[in-house]
Amino acid sequence: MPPARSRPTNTLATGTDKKSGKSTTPLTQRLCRRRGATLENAIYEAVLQQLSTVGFGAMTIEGIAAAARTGKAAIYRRWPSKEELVADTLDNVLPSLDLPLDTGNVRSDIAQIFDLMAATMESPAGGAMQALLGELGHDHDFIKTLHARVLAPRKALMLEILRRGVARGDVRPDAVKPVIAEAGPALLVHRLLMFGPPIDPSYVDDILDDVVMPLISPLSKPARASRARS
Amino acid sequence: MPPARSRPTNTLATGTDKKSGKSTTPLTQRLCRRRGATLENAIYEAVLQQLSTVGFGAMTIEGIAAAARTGKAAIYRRWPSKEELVADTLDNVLPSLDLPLDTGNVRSDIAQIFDLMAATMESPAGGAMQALLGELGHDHDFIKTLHARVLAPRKALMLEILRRGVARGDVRPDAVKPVIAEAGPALLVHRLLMFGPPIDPSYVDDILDDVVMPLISPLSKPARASRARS
DNA sequence: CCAGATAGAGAACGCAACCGTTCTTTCACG
DNA sequence: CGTGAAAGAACGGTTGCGTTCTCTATCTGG
Repeated sequence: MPPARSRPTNTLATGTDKKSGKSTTPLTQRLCRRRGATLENAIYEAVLQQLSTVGFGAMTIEGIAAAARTGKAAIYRRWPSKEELVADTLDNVLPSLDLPLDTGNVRSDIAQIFDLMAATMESPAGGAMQALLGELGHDHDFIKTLHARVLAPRKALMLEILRRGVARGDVRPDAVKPVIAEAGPALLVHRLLMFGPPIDPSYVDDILDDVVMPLISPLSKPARASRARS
Repeated sequence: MPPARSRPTNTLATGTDKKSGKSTTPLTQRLCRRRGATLENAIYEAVLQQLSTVGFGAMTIEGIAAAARTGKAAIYRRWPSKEELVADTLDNVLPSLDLPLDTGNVRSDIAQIFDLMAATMESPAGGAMQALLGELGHDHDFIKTLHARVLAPRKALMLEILRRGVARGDVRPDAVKPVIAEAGPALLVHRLLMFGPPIDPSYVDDILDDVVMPLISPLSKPARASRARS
């Protein structure tokens, strides 16, 4: 359950203190006491940092509190468990996938998704997602969030784009298959796993031009090989 | 001169457990005292089981010892750290990739690799690898092993197969690119992450026939789109 | 503008798990 | 048989758990 109170005080977690006109020397220690959304964002940030650093299994509430420079109580007051905290973190950090479909042609449609994926992977959430991918096999709470927010929409969106492309004539009809829709995202995820962030933009282009477009373009022939297997 | 030790009220988790008759060596004695390779294999097995269950970060030596039904000392006597143990486990468990190259045509060459990958993913090592993929971002010792034993050889092998295919005439010359060589493995890894083991054999066929072969077959046209990006 | 309410920061609590080591007892093997 | 090592308990130490305490900064109603 998400923390329902959100009072927009300061969106920037490390904002400088403008209000208190105290004549204090600029110490490195920030003495402002954060509350509400500001504090929650700091906690989310700490979760991402810890996920990227130590992974989910070795991540501790104490470590998160220390990274966010707060106390454990402030975290336990909001979330009952590490899983819930991670789930809410993802929910608040991951971008939604409601993009303007149908930008005119398939390539730009798909490029939009891939760019968004690459941008997410380069954000602080990228390292966190990399760490969480290894947890996909376990049935934690946040896995549902990860599926609902990232994986399922992306998969459905790719297939939808392919279908629209067929209707428009720039996608081969028999290219509307899960394995083809997954190829691009799989390569992006693969890249994230192997080399971590950031994702080289030219690699996104390579995926598009060397893999995805040739697979779906009506200009290229299907050339499906004969399936002779045991 | 041991004084009167306090009574061991701690029974730990040594509950009854049915050990399946997994016998790498004949004459499986269930309640005997194992030594040497037998014990080490049991430890390796326990490591894989723990990796699949709790992941690397949350995995403990005590947990491994309990799963292998041995003592911590037997483990600490052999390995100095969790990382070293995992590295040796992978080294002992993962299959080598020295396959008979050049089986006659590209498709069967690649099918061999994919089948081996799928088989590995379905083995107990599959769940462990799934868990370890999330740790690829951190520089543990076993990451080197994972790279040296699995990732690097597979990548080199795929490119080598493509090159041989070009020489033989059943691979388009401009298909010898990393992004194309990675497409199949990326889809397999993606599948492992999303759904875990086992890998449906028909999915391997789909990857081969709907993605990899169309990309490399000289029968299909390259159809590289113009690279126009904002 | 002050008073009271709210909640952050941080320390401390008892508890449990795991650490890596050491010990004793008991087996398996040469 | 003698020996080396497995099994396993126990050790002191460390860390994280989840809770509760105090203190005080900050917000809000009066």
